[in-house]
Amino acid sequence: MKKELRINKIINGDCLKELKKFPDDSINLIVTSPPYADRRKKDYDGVAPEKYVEWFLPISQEFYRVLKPNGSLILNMKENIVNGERHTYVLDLILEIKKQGWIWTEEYIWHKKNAFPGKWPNRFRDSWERCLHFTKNKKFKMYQDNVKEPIGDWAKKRLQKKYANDDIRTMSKTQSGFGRRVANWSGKRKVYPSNVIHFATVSSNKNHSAVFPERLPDWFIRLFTKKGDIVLDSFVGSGTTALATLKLDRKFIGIERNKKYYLSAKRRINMLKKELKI
Amino acid sequence: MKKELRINKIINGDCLKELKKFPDDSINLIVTSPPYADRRKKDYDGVAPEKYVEWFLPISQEFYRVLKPNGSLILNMKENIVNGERHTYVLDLILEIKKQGWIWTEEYIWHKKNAFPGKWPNRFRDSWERCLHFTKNKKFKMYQDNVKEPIGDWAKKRLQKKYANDDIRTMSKTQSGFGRRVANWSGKRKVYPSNVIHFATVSSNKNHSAVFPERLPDWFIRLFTKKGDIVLDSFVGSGTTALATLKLDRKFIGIERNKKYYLSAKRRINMLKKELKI
DNA sequence: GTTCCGCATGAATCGATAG
DNA sequence: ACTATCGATTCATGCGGAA
Repeated sequence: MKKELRINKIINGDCLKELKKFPDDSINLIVTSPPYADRRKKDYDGVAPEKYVEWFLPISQEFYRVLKPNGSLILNMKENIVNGERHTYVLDLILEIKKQGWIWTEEYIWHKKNAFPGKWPNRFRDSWERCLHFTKNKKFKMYQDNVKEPIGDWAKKRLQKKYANDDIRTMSKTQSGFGRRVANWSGKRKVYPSNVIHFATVSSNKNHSAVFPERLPDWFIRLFTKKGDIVLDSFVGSGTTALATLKLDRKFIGIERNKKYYLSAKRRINMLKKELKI
Repeated sequence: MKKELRINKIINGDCLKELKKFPDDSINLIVTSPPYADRRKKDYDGVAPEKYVEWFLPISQEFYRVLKPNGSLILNMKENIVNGERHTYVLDLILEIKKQGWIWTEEYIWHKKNAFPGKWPNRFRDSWERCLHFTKNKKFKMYQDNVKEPIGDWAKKRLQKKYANDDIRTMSKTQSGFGRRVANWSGKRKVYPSNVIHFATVSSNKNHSAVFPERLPDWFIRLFTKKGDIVLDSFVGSGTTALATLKLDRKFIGIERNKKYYLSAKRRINMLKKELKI
């Protein structure tokens, strides 16, 4: 079978099966938020925590095959509480995935500013997640200037205010909302960010449970790809990563197994395409 | 040999050797920042990353013995870059320490707002560290109300400024400066924090350079102990944890191997004791 | 007393140079 | 080839002196 990429499409199918149809060394960036280990999950087939690594390793093996040598893999994960303590499946995953050849280049922290409220006797609200950065080589593409941020308290305050009303309609085809806003302060000094990134979660409206804010993939896409590059999200859900990719003038490939999410993603993508006149 | 605790003293000696002299189940909280692998080589014998777990496990075993059943262990650590990627010794440590019976209850993120600057082709500044929370049981003491924070930016600013110049003279024996300050905002709304804590590191203010800011142990001491409880830091350095403990009207035990740091800690403690008239 | 501005200084990391 | 040392890079913060 000839292996080829279907660009700017959401594929409704099993992640592993579909990945096998992709050619080698063809993707610039994989950014994805795999379903967390949880037996009880309804929408995805729940993966038990103790089976999680075993379940994921064949997938990361395919990731390794299809990713370009200078590409990056971003895994957004967080271990949940199992039986009163943090489960170790994410740690196990890091250790095992390295044996496939992956380099654990960095661990970014996504600080969820408005984490889900709640109160428990022995812990506080969980307001952070890991964004694990793996590469195939020590040298890889990184466009740091694309994510520079305005400096200073005045800027911070303005930023916060701007972020509050994250108005998608202000986004253009060639520049993300973030980029445009930053451009407004072009006269001001900008600095490189650190490995802690602060984004609010998206209020879970829509018909989709994931609280994956578009700004998260947006940030990594700007950081690790240039225009025209190919971005893969193999657990694309209702299409957030794909939307961010398209808005940034990159090409997306999305895989989603769940029919309901697939349809939702397809609809949102088509709406955006119409808007961008693609 | 009869095992007993020497309260409110800094011990100049080897951590493991000194711990063996402590009685079982006698410490309420251990909060410590062990030397990271291959760091601070000037002051300590550097521990190679691949030997780190092996070096630490006997110590954590003693921690387990001396900690009360409802106590907590807070380990402040961060793996550094070795050969272009994050080393896994902290992950290995978590996995191994659990085999001693420790429960990995939570992982707090310390966001260091003023991380060391620098620019590299493949990563940003490292501005976070792990504060691993281990317990002996699923039920343990946690005084969440002690760390409630006033809401709003104005409060944060005031807090920071007050803490910055660390004015011992304003502290009373029975009430920490923090506590008194918080009391001033009694009319304001207070909220529980999350598992991401934001403190700046302290640069060399007086004649010592603090490894971590006093607010960090201060926060955990308030969270996991009540007045009169015993707090241990077995790598106490120049005494930051001990000072925080004393100001909060708890009892400290500090162990420090390096003579220079030991003397510095002792001097600072004595100064504080004089101020507090203990 | 307050505010403002300059300056030193970090639990860092990379790449080049030297032995 | 492998290790050790050193310079360059860069930013939030507290401190001290000045207005």
